[in-house]
Amino acid sequence: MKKYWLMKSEPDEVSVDDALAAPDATVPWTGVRNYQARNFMRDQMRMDDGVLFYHSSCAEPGIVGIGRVASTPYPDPTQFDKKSPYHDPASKPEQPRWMLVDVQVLRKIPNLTLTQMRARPELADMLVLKRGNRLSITPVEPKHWRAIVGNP
DNA sequence: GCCAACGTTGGC
DNA sequence: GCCAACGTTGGC
Repeated sequence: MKKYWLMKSEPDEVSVDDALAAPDATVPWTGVRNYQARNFMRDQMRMDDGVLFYHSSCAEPGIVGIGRVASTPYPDPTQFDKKSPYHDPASKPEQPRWMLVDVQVLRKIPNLTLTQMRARPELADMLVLKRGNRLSITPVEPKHWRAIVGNP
């Protein structure tokens, strides 16, 4: 059964336009250093799962694109890169700690801002809107996906 | 295993 | 820049 996900990216690092400009509009979801978020990518995501591309830590946080999971899980290369801010000296190549998937952007949508999301009753119980939520990757219920993306 | 201190996230 | 909320660390 296909699953759906909301994945946060800081547009200063990788915006939806950056992703669209990449080959095949596909980017590796690097830099996740939270176990719960990692586990979603490593254990639960499958090829072609739906992705809501979300901009965070910016002027207008919100959902700006629709995409899909475009790879199986593999080790995040930045954990072994000493020059990367995501370098993890405790992680060993023979037993990588951080796994990621590739995400392909399929299309942009007009920014569905956090404010607009909160204003829509049918989206009120989305995990990402829960008070204190800091997870950069959250599962999205099918009803919420349909309310945002429609039913193609 | 507890929990205080510390660090990070992310909206505002 | 502020700070609430939460995750991680490390001493005990």
